[in-house]
Amino acid sequence: MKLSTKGRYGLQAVIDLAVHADEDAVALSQIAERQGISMNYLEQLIAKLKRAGIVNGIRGAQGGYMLSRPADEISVGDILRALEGDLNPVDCAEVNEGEGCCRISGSCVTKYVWKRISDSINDAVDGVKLSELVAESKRIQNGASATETKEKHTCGK
Amino acid sequence: MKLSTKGRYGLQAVIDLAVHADEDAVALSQIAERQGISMNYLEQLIAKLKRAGIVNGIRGAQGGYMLSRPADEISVGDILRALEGDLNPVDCAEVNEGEGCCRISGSCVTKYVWKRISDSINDAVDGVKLSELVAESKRIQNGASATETKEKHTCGK
DNA sequence: CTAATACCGAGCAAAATAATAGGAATTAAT
DNA sequence: ATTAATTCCTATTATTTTGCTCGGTATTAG
Repeated sequence: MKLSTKGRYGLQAVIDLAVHADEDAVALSQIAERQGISMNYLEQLIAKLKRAGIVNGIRGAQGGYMLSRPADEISVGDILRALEGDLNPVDCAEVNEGEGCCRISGSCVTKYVWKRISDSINDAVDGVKLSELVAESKRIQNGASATETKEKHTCGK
Repeated sequence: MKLSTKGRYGLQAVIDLAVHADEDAVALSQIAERQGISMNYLEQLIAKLKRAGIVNGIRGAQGGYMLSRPADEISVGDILRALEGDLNPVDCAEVNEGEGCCRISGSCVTKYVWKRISDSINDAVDGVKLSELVAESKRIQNGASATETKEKHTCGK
């Protein structure tokens, strides 16, 4: 019941992108370096985000990535679902709603529970907009000591 | 971000146990057969539940398992946490709360998000008591056709 | 005694995750 | 036009986790 590194790295990458949204386009190499993530791996994550229409890629020299829409129109849920797939705790929470599947054998009284968890998770992540995290991130950057720089994240694993 | 079979099978096993709570002790083999789960595997799951103090084992012939307390004093959260470990989406949601870990590098603005998800999940699962599921299960059993029996669950994977 | 059961731990195959690697296509800058 | 920087695409490999099997020991009702 853990998020994979896809979700964690990916969300951080998008935040990084959003924080540097004033620049034209941010190269993958920059994000990778700032966040301490392998660039090759990050590439695969950002590909998912691109497919989901969250970021746009700009090819060629001086290319990079940009958010495809304003940060307050992107929720954490959008990002995590793009990276991790749906956030349901089991696959039948939504699916097979009206069918004979589980109910017959009586084995899916649990369905009700899964649905509740599912709804809770989705409400939680949809309620947080990327813009909020960007604001918070900038606040921390300013308040923090001047000597701090990128630093492999020792946490979050 | 999926629950493993540990959580799904395990919860079903506990429900089965609770439904048959009138009998003295329910043998693992019976639960396994009714729920269509490998007995050897189920044994490992129930061991976790035992360690967590949710079920009691009774050894010897005619032995089996019983709930260690009434079904309305056991929440789905108790059961799932026993089986899956904590239900936090990432490991640092609670940990390292007051330490320098993430905050310094500014890489953990996300912590706020993880905490929100975490709280949502835990609230959701703690809000459902085993007794509710048992009641629902019995209701379905009665309402259903008389010919139904155990049936490998085709769903929930 | 014996059969039924819980209890314990080692091992293993398959799947998922995390990462690496190499190259092709595109484009700004010179 | 050439070059260097970059996205884009796909294959492969290593590592970890999951789901499960197996063999044995301990305990107890009948």
